[in-house]
Amino acid sequence: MEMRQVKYFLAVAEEENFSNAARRLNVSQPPITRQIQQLEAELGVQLFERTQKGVKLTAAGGAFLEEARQILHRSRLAVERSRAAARGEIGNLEIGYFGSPIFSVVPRIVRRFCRENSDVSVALHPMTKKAQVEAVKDGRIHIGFGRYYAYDGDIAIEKVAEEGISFAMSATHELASRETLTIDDLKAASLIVFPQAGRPSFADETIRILQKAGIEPKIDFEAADLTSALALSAAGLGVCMAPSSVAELNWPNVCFRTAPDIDTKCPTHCIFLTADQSPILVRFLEMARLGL
Amino acid sequence: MEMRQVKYFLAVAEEENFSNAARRLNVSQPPITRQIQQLEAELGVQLFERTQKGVKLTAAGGAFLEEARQILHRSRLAVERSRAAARGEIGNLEIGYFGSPIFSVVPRIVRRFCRENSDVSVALHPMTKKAQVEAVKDGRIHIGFGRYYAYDGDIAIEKVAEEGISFAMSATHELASRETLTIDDLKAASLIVFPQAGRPSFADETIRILQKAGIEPKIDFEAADLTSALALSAAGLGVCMAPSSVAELNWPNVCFRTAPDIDTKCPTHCIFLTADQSPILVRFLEMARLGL
DNA sequence: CTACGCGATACGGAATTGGTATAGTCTACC
DNA sequence: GGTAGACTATACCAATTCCGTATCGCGTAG
Repeated sequence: MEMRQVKYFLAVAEEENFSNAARRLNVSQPPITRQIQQLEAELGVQLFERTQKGVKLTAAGGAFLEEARQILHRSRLAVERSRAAARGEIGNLEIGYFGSPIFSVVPRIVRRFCRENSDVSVALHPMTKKAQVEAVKDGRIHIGFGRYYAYDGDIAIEKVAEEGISFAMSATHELASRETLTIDDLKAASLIVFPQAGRPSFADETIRILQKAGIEPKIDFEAADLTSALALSAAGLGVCMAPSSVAELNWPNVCFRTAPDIDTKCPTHCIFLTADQSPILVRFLEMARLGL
Repeated sequence: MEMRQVKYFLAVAEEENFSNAARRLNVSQPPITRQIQQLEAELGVQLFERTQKGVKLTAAGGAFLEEARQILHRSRLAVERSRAAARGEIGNLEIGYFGSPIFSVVPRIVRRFCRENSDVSVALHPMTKKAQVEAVKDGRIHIGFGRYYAYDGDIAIEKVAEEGISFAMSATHELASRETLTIDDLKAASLIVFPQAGRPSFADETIRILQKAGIEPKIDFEAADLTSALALSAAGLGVCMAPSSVAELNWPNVCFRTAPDIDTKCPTHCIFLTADQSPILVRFLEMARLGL
C-alpha cells in the first residue's frame, strides 16, 4: 500500500467521483483509476461500487475509509511532531541531581523551563555525582546537577548558580546570639562538614574556604549529607557551613548566620554530554544560564 | 511522505544501522540512505545522528518513530478491516421493523446472527412499512421486517418465518372455557382486527383467512396495532386473531386459543434492496432463512 | 438519436527507484 | 603508524513506476 493510493482513495471516497477527485488532486483521471485498481487488487477487495453517476463506497470501502483517515492524520502528526521535537518543544528531559541544589537552584531552573516548554516532560532522579556521569554518558539522563564535578573529557561542566555561605547552628548555640559571625568565632567553633563521599565535594570546599580565610578548621563531625549535618547542628553539636539557599528552608531549632568576612561564593554546576546537541537540552541550558 | 520512506525509517531506527536495515528489507544500502535523506529533507529535520558504529535517533527522530509505528500499524489495520468488512464480518446493520414480528421472529433472527457475527453492530428501528421501503431505497436501513409488503420493482420480498394463528380473548370470555375453537364459535364472536393503516396488512389477511374458512367475520373493532387489539381483548370486547408467536407473551387477563379447522399460516417477510450485495446483508439473510 | 458524463484502457514520455561500484571517514588492531 | 574493516554517502546506469493524452465503452438525458 502506498501513501499515494491512500490519498487518492480518500479524495475519491469524499467526492464519490473519479473525475472530480482527479481535479481536486490536480492530476488527470486515468491515474486515479489505476491507483484505485491497484489498491483494490492488493487488498483483494472491491472498495467502490461503480454507479451511473460516479462511484459509491462498498462496506469494505467504508471500513478502509476510517483507517485511511487515520493514516493520513498520523502522517500529518508525524511531520508536526518531529519538527516540534527538532525545535525542542516536545520530548522529555531526564535530570539527575545530588545534594543541596535540589532545595533551591534546581527547582528554580526547572520551573522556569517548564513554564515555557509545557509539552516537555521533566523527570528528576536523585543519584550520586559518579552515577550522574555514567548516566549522562549512557544517555539515561540528559543533565546532572551538583556542587563540584571532576573533569571528564566527554562531559561539559557549567556553572548555573552561585550563592553565599551561611552557618547553621542550634538556636541555643552560643554563637546564635550574634547577628553575624567573625573569623575568630569560627576559629573556636566545632565544625560539621558534609558529604562524606564523592570527591570533589562541598566538604573539601568548606575546608578550603575556611583555610583561605586564615582558619584552620576544627572538624568534629563528618555527616553523610546536608540533612544529617543540619540534624547534628540542631542537636547543638556544632556549626555547619552550608550554601545560603539552604537557609530558605525552615529547619526546626536551627538558625542561620552569615560571616561577612568570608565572601566566598558557593557554585552549583551542571554536567551534560559535550556532544549532546539535542534541542531540548539547548533550550534547558538557556534557562539555566539565566540564573547567573 | 511515502510509505516506503516510513518503512525504511522504521527499519533503520530499530537496527540503528543503515546496512543492517538494508539487509532486513532485502535491498541494497544506497536506497536506504537516499530515502532517509529525502524524508529528512521533506521534514526539514535531522532524524538520525550519524555515529561511528551506525546511526542513532535524534529527538526529532524519536518523535517521528512513534508516529511511524502508528502509520504502519494503521496500514495493516486498514488491510485487515477492509477484508473483514468484505467478508461481512464487521460493519453495521440497520434493521427496520413493523408490528408483531418484533415480539418473536426478529429477535430470534437477530440473536442467531449476532452470535456468529459479534463484530457487526445491529440497530433496530421501528417504522411503518412505507417508511421501511423508503429507508431501504435511501440506504438508511438495510433490511425491513413486517407481515405483508406491496410489490416494488427495486425491492426484494422474502419470507423468513411462518406461524399459525391464535385467538386472544379475555380470561372471562365465553369461548375461553373451550380448549380449542371451532368455525361456528368464530362465526358468532365479535372480532377485533389490526392494524388500521398500511395495506396490505394483517387486518386484510385476517378477513381473507376467515372468509376462506367460510366465515363472514363480524368486525366490531379495528385497533391501531397489536397492543391496542390485545388491550381490547383483555377488556372482554371480543376475540382478536393474532400470529401464534404472540401467545408466547404473557398478557395479563388474556388467554389464547387455537382453531384446528383454520390451518392457515401467517408469514413474516423481510424486504431489502434487490441490488444490495453487501456481505453483511448476505450473511444476515442466510441466518434469516434458517428459520423456515 | 445524439450529445454528454462517467470510468476503463492503451501507449509514449518523464520521473522515481534500485543496484553496482566507489568514495570518504572513522576505529581498531597489528 | 599504517592497514584492514565497518559504516554512510555519492555517482551513474538500468528497470520500474507513474503520469498525461487520446480513445473506448457504456449509460443517461435532452
